[in-house]
Amino acid sequence: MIRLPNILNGRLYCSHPSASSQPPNNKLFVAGLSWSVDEKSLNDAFSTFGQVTEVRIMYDKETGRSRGFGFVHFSKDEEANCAKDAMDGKAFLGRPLRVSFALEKVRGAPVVVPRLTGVGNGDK
DNA sequence: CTTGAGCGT
Repeated sequence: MIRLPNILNGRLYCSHPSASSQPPNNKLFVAGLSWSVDEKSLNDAFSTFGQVTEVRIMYDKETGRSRGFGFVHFSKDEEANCAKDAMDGKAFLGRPLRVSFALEKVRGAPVVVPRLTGVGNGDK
């Protein structure tokens, strides 16, 4: 029987004010996953510590298998810090889990291209 | 029946 901590009670049992080297983002980088782990498994595992808003696992576009790492978005940064401090270093599906804060890596983000309106010689 | 550090469209 799985006993879930009453996190919805507004009281996180893992609210440890541990000083983080990096600014706690609500985005967590989860690695060390097994090649058989799916998003729903991580969602169920990380939703135990907080409100998971997004779970993305990177899969290979050639073989279709999981790359072994993914990303978990939380509703609050404190929940992410809690889940990180709780699941980091722990074993998940037979493999040691490695959780850390995700970097601000965005490739598909639409960069605002400054349109040269009236700049320079708009004539001709 | 494959591998094992990492940072995403």
